[in-house]
Amino acid sequence: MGRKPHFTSEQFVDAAQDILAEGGPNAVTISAVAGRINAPVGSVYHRFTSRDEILAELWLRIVDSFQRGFLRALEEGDGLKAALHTPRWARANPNEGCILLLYRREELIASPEWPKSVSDRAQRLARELDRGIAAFAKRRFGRATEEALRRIIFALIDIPCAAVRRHLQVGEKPPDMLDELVSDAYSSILGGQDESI
Amino acid sequence: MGRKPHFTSEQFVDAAQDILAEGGPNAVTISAVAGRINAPVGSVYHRFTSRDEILAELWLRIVDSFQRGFLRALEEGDGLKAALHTPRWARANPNEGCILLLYRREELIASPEWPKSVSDRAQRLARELDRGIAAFAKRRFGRATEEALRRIIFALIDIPCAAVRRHLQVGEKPPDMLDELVSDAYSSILGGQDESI
DNA sequence: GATATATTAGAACATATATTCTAATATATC
DNA sequence: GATATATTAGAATATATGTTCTAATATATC
Repeated sequence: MGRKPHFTSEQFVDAAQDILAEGGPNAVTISAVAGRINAPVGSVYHRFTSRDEILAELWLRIVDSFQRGFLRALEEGDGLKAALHTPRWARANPNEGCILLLYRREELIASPEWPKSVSDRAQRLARELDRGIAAFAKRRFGRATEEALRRIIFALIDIPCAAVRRHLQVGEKPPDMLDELVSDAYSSILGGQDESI
Repeated sequence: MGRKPHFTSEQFVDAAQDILAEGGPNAVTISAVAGRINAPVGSVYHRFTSRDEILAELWLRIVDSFQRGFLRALEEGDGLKAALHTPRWARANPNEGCILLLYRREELIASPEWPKSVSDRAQRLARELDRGIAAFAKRRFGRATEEALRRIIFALIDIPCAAVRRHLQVGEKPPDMLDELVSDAYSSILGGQDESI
């Protein structure tokens, strides 16, 4: 019952995503989001309770998308594949890449208060990542010491993100040659035969 | 002639720097900057024409500070020392590190129009960095192809920044063990004996 | 077709914040 | 000491933007 929707929640989040990738956090005003799809601002508040909620939704959606492929490679025990997931994903998802790699959660989202559904989802994602990395560490080094974890994060996440960031910043596609750089770095950080550290 | 100053330009920039490192770009309001040193907002505008000008000043000051040491190492031909400059500098200058590594110039500064003095200084810094890297590339590889430059930037800037970023994000001092990670990565990316690529 | 209601539609409101303006104050120069 | 002026001091203004409110509209159910 009721009128047929013209604008879905997803459409608003899509609009916010494009605006964020193009103009940064401050460009994501409610009227910009609404205007992007010719919707009235009231319709935005019909779907979301606040601007922060849109950005939280957007952030979680992107983290989820990125993390899914990353964890899959990690579960296979293929560290190099996991490291290369970042440049590959960024090439395939330039807008999402800009957002995930150029901004921090805290910059986007001010509110410390969340509907339970949102904070639950955020916690679940964080836990999944932690578990995946810890499992990989045990498989690779026999145990998950703090130093082993830092090494793994460095090789599998920090370095690949760094490779890609510079290009996303200026709006260009991360070149293929990055895969080679990431591979080289991976070998030197995690590449030795199984060893204890 | 005239009244004795209570507040210098530098004090305002210092205040802006602290606020920026603590609370991000949106926290840097004029009244926050003034309030930080118990100055009236009018005095801010007595020294600067706009908020953007304060942030530009701040940004240039930090880039200058960072770049000075980096280029010195590079001119000595010591690539590893240049790579390690980032974690060392970040440890010694945590607030500046937060700002330089966590935010982009475009996020901080909106205005496309600058007083000539500011844009000149920004251009000079960029040129100096480019030249330093190109000179290092020639010395190291015999020539400065685009790929050689990308490799050098990756090993000397991108990776060291990545190592440090994660820690600065959560407000902790970058640990000493990062130097080892950065060294390892450096060796694999630039470490071979002189070679052509 | 009448009714309830989900949704559009956009005006109205509140607030934060950059900037400007007017007045007061202290100091160097004469 | 009188004067000019750099500076403090903070109130006033303009604008942008998140949020709320009221009215109109279309559709499912009866």
